[in-house]
Amino acid sequence: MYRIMIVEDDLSMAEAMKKKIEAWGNECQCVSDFRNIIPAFVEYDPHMVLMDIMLPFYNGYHWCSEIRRISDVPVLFISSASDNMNIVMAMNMGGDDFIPKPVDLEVMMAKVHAVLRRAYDMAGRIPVLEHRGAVLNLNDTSLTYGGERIELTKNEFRILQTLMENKGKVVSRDTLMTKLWQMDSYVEENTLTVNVTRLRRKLEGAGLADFIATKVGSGYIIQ
Amino acid sequence: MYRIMIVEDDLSMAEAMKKKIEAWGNECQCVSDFRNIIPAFVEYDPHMVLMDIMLPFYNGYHWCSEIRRISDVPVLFISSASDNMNIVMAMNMGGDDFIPKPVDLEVMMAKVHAVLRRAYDMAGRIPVLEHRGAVLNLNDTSLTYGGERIELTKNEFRILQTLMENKGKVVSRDTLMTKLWQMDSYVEENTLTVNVTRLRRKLEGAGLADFIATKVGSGYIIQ
DNA sequence: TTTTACATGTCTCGTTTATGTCACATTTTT
DNA sequence: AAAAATGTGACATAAACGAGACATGTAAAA
Repeated sequence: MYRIMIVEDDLSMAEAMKKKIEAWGNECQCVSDFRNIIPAFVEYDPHMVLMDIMLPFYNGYHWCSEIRRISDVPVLFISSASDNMNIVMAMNMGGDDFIPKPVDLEVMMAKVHAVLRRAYDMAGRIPVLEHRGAVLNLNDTSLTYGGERIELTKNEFRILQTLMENKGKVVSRDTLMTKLWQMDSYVEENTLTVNVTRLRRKLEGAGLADFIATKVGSGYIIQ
Repeated sequence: MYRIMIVEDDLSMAEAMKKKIEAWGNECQCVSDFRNIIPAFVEYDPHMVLMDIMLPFYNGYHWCSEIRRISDVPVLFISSASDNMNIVMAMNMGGDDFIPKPVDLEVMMAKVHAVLRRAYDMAGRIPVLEHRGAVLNLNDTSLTYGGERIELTKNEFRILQTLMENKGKVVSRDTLMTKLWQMDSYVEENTLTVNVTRLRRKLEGAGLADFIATKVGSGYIIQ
């Protein structure tokens, strides 16, 4: 039973959508005051928003970005101007999908279900980070690769965890310093270097050469 | 950094999609054997599948339901028969969205990002700047063009970032000087020139000649 | 308690890499 | 043609990083 909020100024259309959504066992509420929809959003606290783009006062993109300031709720845009520009813009605004007008209620329902399934039906994930076949177990701070199990020290683990959490991003040495020795009084810059070296040696021993790359002047990155 | 699997029998199309996806900082693999794609799926273990519907041997719906028996991975359908029946069927089969043919690569990328964001709780899309097919990845400070990856130094990256952020505008040498050496005591005027030269050399080596134009007396501009 | 093992920080010095500067060439503007 | 602005090869070097060796602290084992 999900709460779904409809922001659509064509009230007969909105009513038809509401009926359809309720028929599938969900709650639904249509917005009536388009001057400021945020109070209604905050009060209703929906699992999902269906948002028309052409609206009185402000358009759907405006409300989507307003919503994004306070929530990560899925937003599904509805619009007649279903050209590519609009689709790209809707996605950039943090929208999740795009329903073309005239709305086909079956299509709408299928999209609503797809988005809801993605957003809320995710089974709890195993607490591991994986890359290049190397699996970092966040529970016991060990790394497995090629059937081999590598024990990591606390520092090594936290460096690798931070890097793997930021796969594809350069992580600055500053970030790592803060992450590892925030509470401590002061540690040398070089201490990080040495810890990275020690981690690299373990990785290489297990066959994971060049797992951590250096970006001179910027930081480290997993590759 | 996500792994994306493409199931598409139009190989030139598949290759174009692959390039686009990789340029945005993801891994990608195209299926070549359409008689049984499941082994390839199991081995590659993708975060997402782009699935054409019209395929040799079996259609996309078949493979989607086969995949659904073993995985909850998001599936994005691609098809020319983009009528409502197909959309509904695709959604019912556990598909996550629908890309109409002919594929617009920008639309495809936007949909891929939207689905990934939902499915994996990605903080947001990978921040990139794009121009003339060259993609500057702001996460790992690399540039990809024509499938080739160019590593940039910190200075080179910051110059290119500034210029690409100001696409269509002339960026004065002063602006760049301030941006790069604000904190430092003093660097020669010529230092900027040399850094631009070095950047240009890398760009040209990758096939991007005349990417940065000089506006004598005003500054530099991307073109 | 003593012993052992290991994790961790720091010192020192070696290596790499990016970067700044100079000198001179080339292009553009006046 | 002269002057100004920009381009570029060569060189020097300092910043950034890597790594061995050593000292200290902590916790488990004897």
